[in-house]
Amino acid sequence: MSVASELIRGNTETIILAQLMKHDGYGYMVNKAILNMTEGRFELKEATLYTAFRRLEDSGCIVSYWGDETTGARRKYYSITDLGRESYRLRKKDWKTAEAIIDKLLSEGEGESI
Amino acid sequence: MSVASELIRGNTETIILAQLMKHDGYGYMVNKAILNMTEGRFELKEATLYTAFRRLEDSGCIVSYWGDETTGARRKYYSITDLGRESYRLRKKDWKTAEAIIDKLLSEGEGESI
DNA sequence: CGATATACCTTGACAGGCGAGGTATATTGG
DNA sequence: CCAATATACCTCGCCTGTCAAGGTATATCG
Repeated sequence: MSVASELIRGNTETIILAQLMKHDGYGYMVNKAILNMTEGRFELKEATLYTAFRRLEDSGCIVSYWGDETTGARRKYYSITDLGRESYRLRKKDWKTAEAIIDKLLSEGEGESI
Repeated sequence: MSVASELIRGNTETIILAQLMKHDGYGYMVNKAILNMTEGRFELKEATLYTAFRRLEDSGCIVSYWGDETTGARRKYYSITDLGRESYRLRKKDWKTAEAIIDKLLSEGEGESI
């Protein structure tokens, strides 16, 4: 992976919620969507992915249901709740705030002319 | 603090290095500089600050020396090394990469027209 | 029939953040 | 004069999120 995952830390749930804002999805698929969106530069580790789903469900941000596949591996689908949508907006706002602050703090210290 | 610190996580050392890129500094002062730069929105917890200094020194990114104050509390100054400067550039680049990826992953899911 | 892809899950270790506690000096207000 | 506050350093132990490693099961392809 070309991204330091310790820098993604804390955004895992927000990233998952962003995917579920589009439409319901199951774990494996959500991760592949992330991989595609980042052109192969990032994907969640399975353990991270599933523990994040667990936390999101425990906190009421998502609900799950088993797919009715008649063939292939079973799939557990997740659907974002109203609480999840609200949480997503807050988390995204928090991210924007943190991003601006880090950018500011790293904006000096090199390369500045005048 | 108006910033979710779990989102800053992983950037602590980089933020400290950014301060030391400007000039030598001691812990308390570095933290106040961060507080000022963010207009009071963010500062490191003391335990976080000092453990980060410890790690940076252990890895050779900074060196320390005691100030020669004749009054007031003693101050431990830190100076960034060449290794630290190089490390800072890499960390900053890693941050920019992670930032772009998170922004991309959170760019959809709400508010898009068309 | 073994390898690979899909798809799920758990356990235990690890690292960074931080609350809580500690030390010491100088200043300021009552 | 003494308590409170600010400066300035430090450590211990807990918490939380990440993830390597291991496990289960189904379908396909050579």
